[in-house]
This record gives sequence, C-alpha cells and structure tokens, in this order.
Amino acid sequence: MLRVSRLTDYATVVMTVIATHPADVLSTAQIADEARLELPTVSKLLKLLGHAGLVDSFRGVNGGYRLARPAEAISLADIVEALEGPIGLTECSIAQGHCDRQSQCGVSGSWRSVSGAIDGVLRGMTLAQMLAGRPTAPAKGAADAAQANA
Amino acid sequence: MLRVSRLTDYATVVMTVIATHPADVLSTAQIADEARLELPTVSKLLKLLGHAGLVDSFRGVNGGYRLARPAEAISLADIVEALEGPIGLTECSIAQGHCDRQSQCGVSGSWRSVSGAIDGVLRGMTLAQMLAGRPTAPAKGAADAAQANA
DNA sequence: TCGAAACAGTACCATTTTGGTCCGGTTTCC
DNA sequence: GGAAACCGGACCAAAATGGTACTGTTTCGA
Repeated sequence: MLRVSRLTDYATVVMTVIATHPADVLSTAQIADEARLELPTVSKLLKLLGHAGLVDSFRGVNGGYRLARPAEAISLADIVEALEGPIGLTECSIAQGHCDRQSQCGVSGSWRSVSGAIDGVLRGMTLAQMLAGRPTAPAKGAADAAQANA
Repeated sequence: MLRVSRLTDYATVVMTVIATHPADVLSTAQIADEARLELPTVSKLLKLLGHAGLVDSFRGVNGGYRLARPAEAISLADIVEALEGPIGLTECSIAQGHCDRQSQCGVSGSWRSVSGAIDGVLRGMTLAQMLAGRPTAPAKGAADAAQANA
C-alpha cells in the first residue's frame, strides 16, 4: 500500500523519544520503555540509526544513545533512508541500467520525477516538527523541492 | 526503499500502452506484447485495473480492454490505489484505532500529514503526462494538494 | 583487578507478502 | 457449435520482514 516498513515507523518513534531528552544519554532499555517497544527491536533500530550517523552511541556502563545532531537538522528522509536505503518508488528510480526495457519505457522518467517530489516531502519534515506534534506546513518545503526536481 | 510494488510499476506500463491506442479495444495478448510482460501477469493486472474502474473490459471474440476515462482523467494515484489499496505510509495513516499506542504517539499526526502530501504528488501526475514522457511540472499540483492536506 | 552494565555484531527462524502460474467457467462473435 | 477472450479463483515458490538469541567488547566503579 505504498507504505514504509513497520521498522521505519518504529524508528521515528524511537527518534522522537531520544529527541525529548536532548541533554541525556539514554540506554536502550529506557528508550524501549518510553517508546513501548521490545528491547531487541529497539536495539536493532538504534544500531541502524547509529550507522547512518543520526545518533551517537556510548559504550560501557551508563552508556547509551544521544542525537548526533539537533532535531531541527534531522529530517524524516534521513530516518527513512537509514532504515530502507535510498528513496525511490521504482527500481529504475534508484539504479538505472538493469532494466532492459528502459530504452522503450516511457514511464521511468515520470517515476523518477515523482520520486524526487516525494523525497522533497520527506526532507521537508524535520524531527523537531514531528516532536511538536502539530507540524507547520510540512508540504511547503516539499513543494519547492518537488518543483526543483521536476 | 519506500517503493511501490513491481506489479504497480508494471501497471503503469500497461496503462500507458493502452492509452497509446485510445480508439482500440486491445486484447491481453496485444498489451502483453507491447508492454513486454508475461501474459498471465498482464491478465492479472488488467483484472485489478478493471475492478478499480480504470479500464473497461469486453468479453468474447475481439474482446479486450480500453481506457475507461481519458488519459488526462487518470492519475498515478488511481493506479497505485488500484494495485495497493489506499495510500498511506503507515498503518495508522489509513485506519486509526488498532494501534494501542496512538494516544501517546506523537508521530502519527506527522505521518498522516506526510501521507497526504505524497497522495497529492501522486494525484498530480496524470496518465497523459506519463505518456508525454517529459511531464510538465508534475509537482505543481502536488504542492497545492499537499498544502491543502497539511 | 574484577565484575557488571551496556553497546556491537552476527546469525537465525517464523511469518507474511509478493510475484507468478494455472485451470475451469462464461461470454460473444462467426 | 466452436473458437477467441475475458472472469474468477486457487495455488505455489521465493523473497522480504519482523523478531529473537547469542557471543563479543568496551567502560565504569567497587
């Protein structure tokens, strides 16, 4: 249904939980508790988010996770990409070449353009906005990005 | 990868093929041939597209399929919905209620807003534009729709 | 110095979804 | 009546997804 995976959904929850405590280093257990998710699942998510450079990790006793950047500088696109890889609706929106129909395929261009627009929408929504609950015109930046990408 | 299923991708190809012959009733075999897809697959796609009211079907000898509406009146959103159901990035963007975390979940509103924006993007791209290959600012309508939906 | 807390990495498994195929039935034209 | 075509299911194999477990490594503190 054109949906993001459940893990990605969870990841946004986890990120908002971390963002709620900007000054603290939270343990996986704390985060799992606040997010109301299973601990192993949260652990897996944090690992991915860490690799993507979205959170900083600290090992050892009193270790845990913290936002790597301010919430204003983390977009929904960042989170989605961390979990699902590059954003693109179709195979050929991401990597060209391995579709032998490409030459006579009239739709690939359209898909690419649409993918770009959606990327803009995602990039226009920041973690700070998600935290605020009532986001302020998330589609505005999206519109511009889409325009530029078309 | 936030991607649409391969079947949906194929469906757009099939639709453009049909749209290329506005006056004719094309058999599944003809469509499969032009789209360079397997016949059973195309048959399945046409079935779904028919149910969604996007194509009209004619039975019997010389039967086949034809666009139910002019290409200008069919959007990418129509095709995606026909194949994948309602557009919404997360479970709770579509059906509320069966997520017990909804009450204290701060992200559901954001997801809904983003889903609306993406729906706008998809709705702004018509089959006619896809046919033209080089779509004219597909994001424009999207922007407006997104704005309205936010 | 040792042990506990906490992250890191990897491997694994069950379930669901996806993509694809097939078959019997029905309609329409010749 | 027979052939061409669509209709409606059922069905199956393969892949992705979600979730779990286990073993290491790092760091703090007693």
